[in-house]
Amino acid sequence: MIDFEILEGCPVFKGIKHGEIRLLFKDIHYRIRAYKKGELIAIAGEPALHLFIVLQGSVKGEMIDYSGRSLKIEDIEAPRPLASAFLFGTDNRFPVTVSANNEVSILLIPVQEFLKIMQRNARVLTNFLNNISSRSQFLSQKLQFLNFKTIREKVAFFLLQHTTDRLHSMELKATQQQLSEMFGITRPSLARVLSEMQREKLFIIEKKTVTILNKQKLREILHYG
Amino acid sequence: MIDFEILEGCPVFKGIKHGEIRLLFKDIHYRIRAYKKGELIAIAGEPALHLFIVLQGSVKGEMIDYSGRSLKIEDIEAPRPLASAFLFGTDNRFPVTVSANNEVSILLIPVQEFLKIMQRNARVLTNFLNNISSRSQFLSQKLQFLNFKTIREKVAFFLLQHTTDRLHSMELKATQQQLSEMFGITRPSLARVLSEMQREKLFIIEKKTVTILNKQKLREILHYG
DNA sequence: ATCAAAATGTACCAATTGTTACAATAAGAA
DNA sequence: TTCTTATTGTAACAATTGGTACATTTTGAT
Repeated sequence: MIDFEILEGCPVFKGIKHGEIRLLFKDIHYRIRAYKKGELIAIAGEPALHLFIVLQGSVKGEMIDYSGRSLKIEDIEAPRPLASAFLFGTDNRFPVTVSANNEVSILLIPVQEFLKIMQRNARVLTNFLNNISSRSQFLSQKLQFLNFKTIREKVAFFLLQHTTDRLHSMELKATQQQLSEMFGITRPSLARVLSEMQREKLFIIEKKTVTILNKQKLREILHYG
Repeated sequence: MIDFEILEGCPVFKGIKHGEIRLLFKDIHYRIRAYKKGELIAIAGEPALHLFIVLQGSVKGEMIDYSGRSLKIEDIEAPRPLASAFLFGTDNRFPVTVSANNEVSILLIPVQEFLKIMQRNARVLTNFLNNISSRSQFLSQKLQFLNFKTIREKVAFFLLQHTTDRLHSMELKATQQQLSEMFGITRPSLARVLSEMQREKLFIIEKKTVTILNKQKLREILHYG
């Protein structure tokens, strides 16, 4: 049985009371599955036949190339849908391999059933459209990011994106290892560039806090780098 | 006045007769605008308040990064929607700057009005969902491709993707210069790898025809780097 | 406080790609 | 054909990144 109050917090059901959500699920087929830490939830290339909603725990999506190297795309925490942008389309397959970060519980709704729900409730429809649009924008940004050639450019872009004109410092929530996976590079390479850029007084890293010292130079790296 | 027969060919209205499309537009506010060659249609960063459908002519989308370099150019010809994946979402702004390739006529439907149309007709809804999903998948594939580290891997992937088990040859429709741009590398680097791989008898290029000689080895490049 | 594990800094060398330049060939127009 | 331009092949060197290894620091649990 679904705990509909959890779904209130899910972007797809945002703004709908759990009582109403319960009504939407009347006569709808669905299934709930539990996964253990590390277990595979979906494999890249597999057809996406259900809407997956993470009810509990968090999952990891990564692209794995033929040589086994991975590019981590993102973590998805409860209560959020996953692979929503790949439910429809002419070739509706998972583009990423998804695995459980910890104990995970997932709600599976067949595509056709979910279509019914969207027709029943306009709010779910706009929520879902918002959700997949945001994903497109996310992928677009990711693409733009990977297009930056050098590690210096990636670092400069990352720092500028995470600070404002007023606030010149940010907290790193990821380790260098995780950052390097996001950037699609190796950890020592990232460390080397970070120390070079710090030697040039572009910024300083203390513990987990990055403080920008020369925002203008960082911008120039993207302009002429 | 809209020529509804043109819209029959638009992915968003696929499978709907023009008489029915006409009914869908009853009481719907819309606008048609003409643009001259070279004129700006939308600027990156601008909020997307309307669904844009190119009725006549073709438009060009350019992604411009901080340095002013244009990253990618996409042409959209009539009758197709543009930036459909960016209509919704929390930050619904144009990711690209769009300009007219020639004399262009564009149908502008306000977001709220288009939502009404989708609620009136389930086919438009699924068409639109398919459209955005396909776009996401396109971006995803692009990401996966850029994720291949070496030029050898990119070449191997490209060739395997364009040949079948039966047919071992393909026609190159692009010059090395264009291919290298698709791959995100320089032209001499591509040429070097192409000649190395030919020396290893993995394939041969004659004029514009590529013939695979050792498909097994190409696969191994992707498997073991 | 103490210890083990995780994370970080750094160095060395190999591999890959970029840059630049120029010759050879192919394609297209007059 | 003949000429011009675009495309391709290739070389030498520079720049960047990867791979590996190890010392140091930080973190977190006991």
